[in-house]
Amino acid sequence: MAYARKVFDQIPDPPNVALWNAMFKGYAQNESYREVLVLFGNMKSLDVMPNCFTFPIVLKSCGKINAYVEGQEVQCVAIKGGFRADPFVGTTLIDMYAGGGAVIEAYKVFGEMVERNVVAWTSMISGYILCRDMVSARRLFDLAPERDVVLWNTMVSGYIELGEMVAARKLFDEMPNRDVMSWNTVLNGYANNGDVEACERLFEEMPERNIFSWNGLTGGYAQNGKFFEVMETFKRMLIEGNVLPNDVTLVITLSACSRLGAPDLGKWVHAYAEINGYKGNLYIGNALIDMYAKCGIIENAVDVFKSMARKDLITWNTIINGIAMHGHGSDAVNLFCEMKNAGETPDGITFIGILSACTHMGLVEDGFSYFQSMVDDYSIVPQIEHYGCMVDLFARAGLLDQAIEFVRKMPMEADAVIWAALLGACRIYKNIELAEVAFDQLIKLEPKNHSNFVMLSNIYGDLGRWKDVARLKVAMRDTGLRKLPGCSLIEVNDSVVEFYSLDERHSEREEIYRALRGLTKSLRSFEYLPDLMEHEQGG
DNA sequence: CTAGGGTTAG
Repeated sequence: MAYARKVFDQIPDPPNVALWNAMFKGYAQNESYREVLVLFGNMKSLDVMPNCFTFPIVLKSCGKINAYVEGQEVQCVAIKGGFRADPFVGTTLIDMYAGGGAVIEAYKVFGEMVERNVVAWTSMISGYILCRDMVSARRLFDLAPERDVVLWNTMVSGYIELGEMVAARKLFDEMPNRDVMSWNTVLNGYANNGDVEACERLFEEMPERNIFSWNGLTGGYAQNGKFFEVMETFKRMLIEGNVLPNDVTLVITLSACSRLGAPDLGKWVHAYAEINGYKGNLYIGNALIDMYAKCGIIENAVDVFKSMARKDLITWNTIINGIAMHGHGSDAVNLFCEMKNAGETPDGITFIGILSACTHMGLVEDGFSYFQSMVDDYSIVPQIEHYGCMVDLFARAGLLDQAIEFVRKMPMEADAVIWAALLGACRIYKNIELAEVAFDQLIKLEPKNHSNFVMLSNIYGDLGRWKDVARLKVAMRDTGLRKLPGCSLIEVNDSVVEFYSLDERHSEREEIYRALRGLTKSLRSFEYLPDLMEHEQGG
């Protein structure tokens, strides 16, 4: 745009409307909406008359930056210029007003339009949907003289946005013509409403699939915690080969790799992204940092971070939390300073990383002052996660009194995470009184969580109070609690295998257990003694 | 040179 502007400014005599319009379009495409308005002012002061192409671009720019006063002025210019009846101008005005929540103003424009085509009807209906007024939207939909596929899809997605999946499906079934986007809209609706089975069924039924369809299915799996299925669908997509993955596909797959701990597939996606022209992609960069951090390869996370020319708040938060998670507290704090120097403003998530960094370094006072700074300097209202960090900070440092004081002073009820942090600290500092308080809260909050019993039982065991250990065992049996086996995941040959203690599901279990016995034997021959301090393993 | 519909990351 800077070069375009240079050339534009060198045009002798005032440029004609078409040239001005080209400049407006350029700025709008580069999201420099304010610049569009400034330039529009310049044009008017040079007495160049706008034409019918000018107003839609300028009005859209007003809407993008919520400049409604300016928008109204532009509207006046349009009316004075004789463009009151232009359907393009009318539609953009409806979008602008409705986008700012002014449906009444939007409806006024709609009502005064001379020629209302299906696009204008769609914009007005979208406006009502935006205001969550499905009744008015439906009334107009039923009144519309013409309904094309875009209008139908708009209505269907309106129902979905308001969580009315049944109404959405009914309308979808009534559609005279459906395009890929109609199918994708409903697919995403099921995905976002947690109905993975319906999502799968619809995907299989689809007459045609594009990249959005595939991303809808994988996104649905990811949102509902089905990360194996994300990986499998990604592979299926590559094998079927009709549709190529795009940046969104790669981001979803990378986040599945993070959750499953699948660095090999993660690295493969990394290479694929670089080969296929996604090198500077911010979303992919952020997902890669998280993937490497969560898969334990923090050096690679740092390399990706350093290689990124564009960084946003999420980039900084991901690397800070990743570094803190790996116990490099002082690096996390240094990055926090760098972030501020780079002009990025921290948010609540940034502080979760910083607070946990302080916790792991045992820097109680620093942590406390960061917490204060978060409130005082950044006007961030602490969430329960932040109080949890503070309780953990005090508790791990052995300041159990201060930890419990924080719990009492919190503006909300402590959750299970907080009581579990306290209970964990009580074991280290052998504080049985507080442990029992925390335990009582925990069994109220999560009566079915076996590991709370285990934690308290371990504390009793440490103190040799075996009668209490036995009592807890009975209590656990009485509540019908059975220990859920803690499972582990390992990536083998491009897929992820889940296993737990004494698991017999794997097809090669004979060979696996033979190898395990051999390893145990050689460990013993090196006089390795297993840790017998754990009385029972937690969940 | 102009108007209406989709997915993603901490």
